[in-house]
Amino acid sequence: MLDKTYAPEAVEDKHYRQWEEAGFFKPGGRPDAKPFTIVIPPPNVTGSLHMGHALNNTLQDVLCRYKRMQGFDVLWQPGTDHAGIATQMVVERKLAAEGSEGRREMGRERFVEKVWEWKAESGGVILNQLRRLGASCDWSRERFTMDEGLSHAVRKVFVELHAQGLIYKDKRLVNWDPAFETAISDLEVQQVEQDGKMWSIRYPVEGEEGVFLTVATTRPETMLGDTGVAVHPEDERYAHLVGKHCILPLVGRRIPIVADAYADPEQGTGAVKMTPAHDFNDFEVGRRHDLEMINILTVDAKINENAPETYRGLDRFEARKRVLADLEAEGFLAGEEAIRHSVPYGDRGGVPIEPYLTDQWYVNAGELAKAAIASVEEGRTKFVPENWTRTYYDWMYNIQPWCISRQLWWGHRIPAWCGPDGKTFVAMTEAEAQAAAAAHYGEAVDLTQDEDVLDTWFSSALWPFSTLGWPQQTPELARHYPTDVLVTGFDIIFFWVARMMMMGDHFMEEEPFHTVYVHALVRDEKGQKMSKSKGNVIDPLDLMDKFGADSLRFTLTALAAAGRDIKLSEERVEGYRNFMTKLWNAARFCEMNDCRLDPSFDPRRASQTLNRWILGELGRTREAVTAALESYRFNDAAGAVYQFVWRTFCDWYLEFAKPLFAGDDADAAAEARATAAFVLERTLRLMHPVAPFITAELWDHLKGADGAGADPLMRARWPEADEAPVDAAADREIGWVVRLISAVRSVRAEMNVPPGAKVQLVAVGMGEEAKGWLARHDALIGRLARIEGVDHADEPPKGSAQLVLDEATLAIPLADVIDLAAERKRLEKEIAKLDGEIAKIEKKLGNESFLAKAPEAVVAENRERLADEQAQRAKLAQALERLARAG
RNA sequence: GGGCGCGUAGCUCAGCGGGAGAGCACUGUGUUGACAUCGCAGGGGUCGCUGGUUCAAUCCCAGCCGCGCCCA
Repeated sequence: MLDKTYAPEAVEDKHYRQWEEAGFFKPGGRPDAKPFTIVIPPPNVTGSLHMGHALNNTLQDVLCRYKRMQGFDVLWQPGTDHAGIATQMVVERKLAAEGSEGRREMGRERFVEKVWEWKAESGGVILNQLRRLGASCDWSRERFTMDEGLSHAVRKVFVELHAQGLIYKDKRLVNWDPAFETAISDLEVQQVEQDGKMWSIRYPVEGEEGVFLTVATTRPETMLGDTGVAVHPEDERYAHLVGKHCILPLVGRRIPIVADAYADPEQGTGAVKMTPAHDFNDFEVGRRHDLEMINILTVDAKINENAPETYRGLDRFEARKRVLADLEAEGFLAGEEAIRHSVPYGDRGGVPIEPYLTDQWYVNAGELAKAAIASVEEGRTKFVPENWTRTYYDWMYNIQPWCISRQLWWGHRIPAWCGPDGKTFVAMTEAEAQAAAAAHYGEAVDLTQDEDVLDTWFSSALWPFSTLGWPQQTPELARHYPTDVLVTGFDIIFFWVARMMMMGDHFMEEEPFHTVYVHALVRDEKGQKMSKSKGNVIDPLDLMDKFGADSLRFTLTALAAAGRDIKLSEERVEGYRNFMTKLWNAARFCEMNDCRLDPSFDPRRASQTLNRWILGELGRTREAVTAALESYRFNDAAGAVYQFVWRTFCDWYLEFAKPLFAGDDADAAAEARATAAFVLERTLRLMHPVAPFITAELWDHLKGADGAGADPLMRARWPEADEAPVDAAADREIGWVVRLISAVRSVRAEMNVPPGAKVQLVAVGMGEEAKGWLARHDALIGRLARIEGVDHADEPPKGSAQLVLDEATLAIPLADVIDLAAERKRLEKEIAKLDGEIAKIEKKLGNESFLAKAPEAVVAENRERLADEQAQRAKLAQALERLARAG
């Protein structure tokens, strides 16, 4: 016998272990089946489960479990990425906390060893948290971006792209993170709005006593690296100065005044200082005018030896103060204004980044993007919801060279070696590089490997095929590439999706997936992004502890409407926990009433109307859930199941079944029992993708003997389309009974009939069909509407409350207890409501154009509705009249 | 400045050309042995504003107001 409530903690672990031990997560069991493949967006190896992961992986698991039940050979490929900066940061912090020597003291080799040690001990905790969530990944295939195989793929891709001229070294400005002393990508730069100041500085013009050009800047320390001043070519105020020079204050450098359209005459004075080595715009202007590029910063953002001695060694912000003080003292500071502006920050290091002139490796992303754009334009990959397509195009059409080198120690070391004269040899291995060098120089030489590592996203971009064994031509690669759907948040469309598309198209000559399902962000109940600093983080593990994994999964699925962010509150999860309890108790009720699966039960041959009705409803639900999952409308799938289980199966079918179970008609009871068990069984299947644990537990109970030896739910097939056809006649009949009971309950409540009191029902003007229905279902009508005794009459008894149901008027004699005034008010209110409806329809039907132009079906439908409502109104008016007479 | 999106019941949100919906909250009520993590009943909306298209607009189009997010 099932307990009164469901206890998730008691069963989740048990089922998960059974599934995993039985190998249900592995593909390959069905070689004849079509493959279905998802690669997990690899979480950082440093990561732990947050709500975004919970949502992302719940949806993937829903799809995988659904597809498995449909008979697909499913592979959900799990793993983690090595998260270059984040991991290096974690380990450095750990070393500091332990008081052991730091990264630089121990050197590269030992540090990297430490990182591997850390990874072995504490890396990838998130994968166990995904197990807790119920994720049915094939853990035997777990991959890590720095595995030997994946590293091999990374080297191969680097070498090939280099050979094709698509990877090259270049000296350009990069976003430099002074906290980590590495280049980072544009995408890792966050613009932060903050208060700042705009300072104006006067630059004296050479040879023109008392003439100054006033320039404005938010970063005055950069003036130490100025190599020019720009004015607009059509700016007449300055035309006569173009070609002359300014003398840079504090430094004394002679810098040219150039004419360039970048200078906006409307901005400030129209003159702009040029620091080509420390500003992206100035860099471009500098190139056009051949301005000198003077780097004035060290890697940790201190002033270097290219600046006057007094500033050297100062931190950039210290230097700012000194420069301002000196400018002020020498009379060059023309003004200062408080402004609000965006300052670029490194998203990991948390300090402002500096544009910095360095040698880095680049991927020619513009070239690779061409195929990736075509993939989407030509429909081979589509976004769901499709409006993300435009975001993808916007990025792809404006794509910049991708800087892939990082000045870190943790990551894939760049497979490039440098000869004595600086020539670079790119090769898969050092030996190959040596051989190439020997061939080039005519003798063996010493090579030094490039110190840098690759951007983590470089390896992530290969994930859909590197995890399947590429460049080996493995059976898995042949069978599971291209994968089917990528499930991801929109925040990594650029980081990841776009790059997988480029690499997949280039190396596999086929898109990595046909569908990209983009889900929303999970926010807190006030719509704020969850973050540790705001303290509004809801921990999915806490929620699972409190309400069970299924409740969390169901909540996230139910809220995953396309294109809208999810505002999550604990109350929502609690609500769906209640739903789990409801399902549990429905199963408990079935168990208590001996509703057992009957192998000989054929839903198509059910004879009782009630049973035919619920089987039809089940079929409808199957259709709705299937259609929803096929089109990634996860919320609709959850909604359809919820509605069916609670509102249809529990509220009506099981209530209807009670009198049958207790009644004398053994055949009817037996068929109802078999039907209830059948419907429950199918419901468990329909719910399993979203709520795998509770459904598995109930399945085992339903199948008997605690499930020992029974076919596990995870291996059960998705219900077939036509096993339970909708029976229109049964629909009409049960629909009528439901409306009758609801109407009687409503009148009783409004007339304050005591809930325990049984009442009579007198039907007036009821048609033959309805009379039959009433007779057939009088037991359950009696029970659910608290009625004893049904009569037919030509007139309602005096002192009755009256209600209209189709052609019939139903009277509930309340003799002494009826409050005539209340009943009158009730009837008048209903009449008024109908009058409103009738007026609206009459107006419509009175419109010639409507009759002429609207489709006939619509006109007919309105005519019918008008007739129905008029008839109902007439009956209510009659009832009101009788009431007046009686009073 | 460019792009995307949102404004529907107190709250959170579905719906998106022909009768305004759900969950939660709220009110009343209920110990009818599946479930109080529950049942039954009920109140509550000029579907942001203004125009346009249409026989018909919450739904399509334009403008406006308010609010997000992304990119410059």
